[in-house]
Amino acid sequence: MSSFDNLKSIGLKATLPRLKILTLFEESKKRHLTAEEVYKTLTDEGLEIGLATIYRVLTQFEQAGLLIRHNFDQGKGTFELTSSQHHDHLVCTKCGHVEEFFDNEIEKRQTDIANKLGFEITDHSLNLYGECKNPAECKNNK
Amino acid sequence: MSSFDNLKSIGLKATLPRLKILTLFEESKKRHLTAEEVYKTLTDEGLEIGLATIYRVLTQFEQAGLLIRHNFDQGKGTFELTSSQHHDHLVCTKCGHVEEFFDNEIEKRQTDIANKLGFEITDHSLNLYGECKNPAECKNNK
DNA sequence: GTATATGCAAAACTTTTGCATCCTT
DNA sequence: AAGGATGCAAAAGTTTTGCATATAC
Repeated sequence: MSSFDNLKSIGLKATLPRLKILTLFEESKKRHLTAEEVYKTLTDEGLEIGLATIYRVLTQFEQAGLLIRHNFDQGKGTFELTSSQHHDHLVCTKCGHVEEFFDNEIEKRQTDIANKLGFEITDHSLNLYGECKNPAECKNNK
Repeated sequence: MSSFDNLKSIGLKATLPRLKILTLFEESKKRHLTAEEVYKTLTDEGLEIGLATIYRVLTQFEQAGLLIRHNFDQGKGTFELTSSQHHDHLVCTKCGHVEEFFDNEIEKRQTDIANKLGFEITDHSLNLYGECKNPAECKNNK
């Protein structure tokens, strides 16, 4: 499905800002972006777009299930395309590089624990913070 | 060790604001507090204390290892006393109640995964979000 | 007495909102 | 043409900082 149809299917008009933002997430090497990063990238490409629009669109995309919001850092949201497969994250505190992983056993135990404690889980976030062991790769992904 | 000695041992002067803040965490029923909650609680007790001081002290306590900072919500830090035993959190999205848990198997698998992916873990955060099943308790812990 | 800590006000930073204008359908 | 979307500027919420004053040792 094209980005254009993608927008229509969630009931949003296919405007230039929305198309550009969605395409950025689909084609960027960096899968995890903050509002500020989206703004800077698009502005650098010569697109005239307001930061307020970025925030509005990111929120709409999140509500439509197109994007997921993470709170890797204090006081700053990071977004990524919702992928078919849920996953958790390793975040390098040196260079900001984000790696993804999935572990079925961890998922299962989370559910068990929530059940035992009388919670109905709607969501969860598991982030491992540390340092890439490879300094070269660390730099490249900054 | 008293709060007083506790402060001295980390090289901080035992001032009234610091003593009050530390004591609050030690004696409060609510183990997880934001800067604003600390401010409001102490102000309500009649203590004249600036919000800036709260932030400075919380940061110092965190750096000294006395408190841990969590990012349960977007854009707002939550602090708790560092306890002898590391643990993770369930957060009720309805009432804000926070429950703690520890699972050795999850911990172990996290380490394994990080090793496999070439990360050296310095920290991690696992938060399960959902709803308390008991509405009564939910309200009481608000 | 000296160094450190505090309070206040102002500023920084991220995110949201009001409103006039513009664009998609 | 009509409703929704955008851009700008102002505002809101959290956290930080500069500086004069106050406090701990």
